[in-house]
Amino acid sequence: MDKKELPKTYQPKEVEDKIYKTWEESGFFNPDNLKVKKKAKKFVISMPPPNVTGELHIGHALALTIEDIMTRYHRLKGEITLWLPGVDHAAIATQNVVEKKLAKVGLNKENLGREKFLEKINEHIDTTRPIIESQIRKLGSSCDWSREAYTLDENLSQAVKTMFIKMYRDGLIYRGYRIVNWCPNCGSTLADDEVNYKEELGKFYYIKYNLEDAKPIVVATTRPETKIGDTGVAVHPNDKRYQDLIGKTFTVNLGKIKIQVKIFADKQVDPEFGTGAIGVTPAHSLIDWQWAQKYGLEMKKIIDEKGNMTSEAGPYAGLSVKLARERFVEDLKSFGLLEKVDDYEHNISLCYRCSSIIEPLPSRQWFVAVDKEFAIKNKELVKKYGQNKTTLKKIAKWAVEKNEIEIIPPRFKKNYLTWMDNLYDWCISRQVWFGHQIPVWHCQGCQTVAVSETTPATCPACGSRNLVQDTDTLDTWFSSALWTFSTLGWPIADAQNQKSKTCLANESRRVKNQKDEKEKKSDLERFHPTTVMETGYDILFFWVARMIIASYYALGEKPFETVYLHGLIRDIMGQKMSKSRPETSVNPISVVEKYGADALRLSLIIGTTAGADIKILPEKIAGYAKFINKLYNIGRFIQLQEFVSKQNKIEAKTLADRWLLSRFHNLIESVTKKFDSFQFSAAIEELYEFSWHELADWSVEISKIEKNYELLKNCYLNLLKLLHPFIPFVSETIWQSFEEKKMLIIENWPKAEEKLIDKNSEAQFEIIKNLITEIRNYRSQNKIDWKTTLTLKIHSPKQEKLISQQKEIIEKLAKVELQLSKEKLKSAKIKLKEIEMEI
RNA sequence: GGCCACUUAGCUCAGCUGGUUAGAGCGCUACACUCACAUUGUAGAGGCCGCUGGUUCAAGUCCAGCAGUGGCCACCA
Repeated sequence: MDKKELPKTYQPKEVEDKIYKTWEESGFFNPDNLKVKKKAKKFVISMPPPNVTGELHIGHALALTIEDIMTRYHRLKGEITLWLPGVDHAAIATQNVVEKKLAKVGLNKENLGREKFLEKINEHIDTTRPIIESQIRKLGSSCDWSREAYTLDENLSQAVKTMFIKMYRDGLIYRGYRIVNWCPNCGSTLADDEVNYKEELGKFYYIKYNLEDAKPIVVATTRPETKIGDTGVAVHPNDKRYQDLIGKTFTVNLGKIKIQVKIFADKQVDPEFGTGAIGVTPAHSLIDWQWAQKYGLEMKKIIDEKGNMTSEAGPYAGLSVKLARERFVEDLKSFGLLEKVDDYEHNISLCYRCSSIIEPLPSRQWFVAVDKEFAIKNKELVKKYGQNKTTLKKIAKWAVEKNEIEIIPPRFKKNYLTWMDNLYDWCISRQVWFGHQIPVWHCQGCQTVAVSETTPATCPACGSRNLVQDTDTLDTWFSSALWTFSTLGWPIADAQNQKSKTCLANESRRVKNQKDEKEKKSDLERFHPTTVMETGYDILFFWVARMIIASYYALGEKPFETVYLHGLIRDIMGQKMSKSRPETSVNPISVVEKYGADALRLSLIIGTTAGADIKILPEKIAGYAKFINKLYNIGRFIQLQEFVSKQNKIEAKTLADRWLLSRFHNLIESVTKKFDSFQFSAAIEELYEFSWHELADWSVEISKIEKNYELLKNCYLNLLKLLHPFIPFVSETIWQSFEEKKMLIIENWPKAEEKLIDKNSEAQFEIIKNLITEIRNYRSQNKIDWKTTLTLKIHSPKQEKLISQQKEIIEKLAKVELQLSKEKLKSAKIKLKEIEMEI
């Protein structure tokens, strides 16, 4: 028997890459290669695709670890397990990174042109994507690489087009001219939830509007320069001060420029705030724009897409917003129109990508209508939902309200629902070059808009051949919204299913020897809806909500059964880790290099719960590396023993054996329950406790006395299965060093056997443990070293039998010579329940 | 302004549907290189479970109020 002796300590660096390679080559990451029972359940996770902007951070490591734990657990349980990996093109984010990179060598996208610039982006991705993929592997992620997806893959791009056109035809996508969030720096629109707010101490300007034939009206504002674009003044209908002005239109002289304002009343105005009169700027404020619609005000665009004043701003045209403000305020002052200036704390809106100040601007953009009705085509859904018509917003609310989709932790359910309530039409067009170009063609002859998958030969309206594709691209979240099903082959698989039930999504995914029904079904049919969506709570709205909307709309079914939200990783100061402060962040890959992936995984999981933020400390990681070494050494110890029999005969011969088996089967039951209820931290803590403080501290020590190594080995090997989801590398390494033929990754999850759970033996053994601990304590307190053997007299009529049976264990583990006394002891120095001891 | 969390040992955090002396890791103290492991072993110290009331036979756990911390949403110009 050429048993390879294991080195004294575990060396993750030596084995991890090799082990990963054997897993990957085994094909077991692919559900098609798993041998499963006929009625096996499925378990599917779509990996939240990391952005191809750069390398993975510690947050990705957390997500991948949780996902891998779930995946490995379900695979061990014998389920048809698929974890589908992928990466996201991350449109604007990636474009910004590449732009910054180019700026360093004096290049910009304008002088490169669209095509060249996109080439540069793809070059960038050619370097980042392999790094990301290798990092995912380094963490031990057991995902099915044969199904890896990229949001710009052909099929996924097709999915985007199909979805856009479907929604357009249903009237759910429309083009509109209205106020959008504009980032002058990115040169693009942003969705409402892509705007961040920051508190800032600013000024509150009181500007006097002189009205002919009436008292002047004073308007308060934080943005005086926008008053140049005012076309109205809003007051409260009951405000006595302004009663006689309501409904009238005045020309107001603002020093160097004149404006025309209509005075109107609306209940939304707070008469207590400021002067009770609001200057209304329809072109540069959403609420003002809404008023403009309601009261028929004109819209005057005075700020352009670069953040400069337009020609409408008269003498201020061409100035930046900031400069225009300074000049305008000076002018107002010199004309005596500035009544006063107060300090004022208010929120400014910033771009979530580049932190530039957002300018609300009127612009012609594409929107998704969230409140417009459409027909539900899926009969089952109609039955469940109770109606055959709905809106995107309603169906997405319904799904979560009725627990069609479960959110863990449940408190985020409320968050989700209020967000849905506040949802407005979603602006999906971006003036970004990198991404899915909008499948819309504009006729240069008659300006007709043609929506089509490919370039139309002629304009459907005028027959012109001069058609140009819309230069805008789609919000990156539009393609992410389709992720759970676009990665499984929609819409192609879907279309093929309609035609024939015998198609296969991909020839390369065929299983050689399993030509059964699963070959006839597409991935989409087999794996959608997915089982769990595991992601950070920070993208609940950006992503999770939109996947729910998209899936119900496109497929008439939920995208996933359960949403598991993990927390955000923070540094020691409790701050969000940021790329701008690299010294505060923990690089997952250097941790893997130093301590191994298993130690990193444990430190990310232990002591954390769903939705709670995590502070990561370097000492924590080092601590768990010790546990892994400990576990490894138990295995090493077992391998160094001479076995009486070569078969794994599991036989509980002694009390200690019965205790071990009972504790172990208890553990199986408890850990399984915890896995099933997403309590991963609790599960691994229990496993840790058992491994170290029951198995290693007691069973290993007792095996040196009682020599039942077979039982020890059996429990240990089964324990490795329970530990495998958390620490795949070390468990597989040890497993294979035991010359087991089957890989641990596809072993069977142990089953708890009721008959082996023996509370009586546990209680009895507990007495022995306590007895030994008490004696050791006595030793420690009296500074008696371990070389001295003590004589111990015990008087215990009730436990006498037990103690005499366990005499050898007590004597060896406590280093005593034991004498049982029938009589009461004169000076019992140690007392336990029903036991007196004298030394 | 609305909503949601959090506050437990020096530090980082567990404690699910209320039930015996409140747990873990790290750190700390003392002792021990006992042949799997010094990435070790043995033993130990350390907690008005934020504050104040209430419900209950019983509360870290449920309810109310207060204080502090953090987050999300809205964005009153």
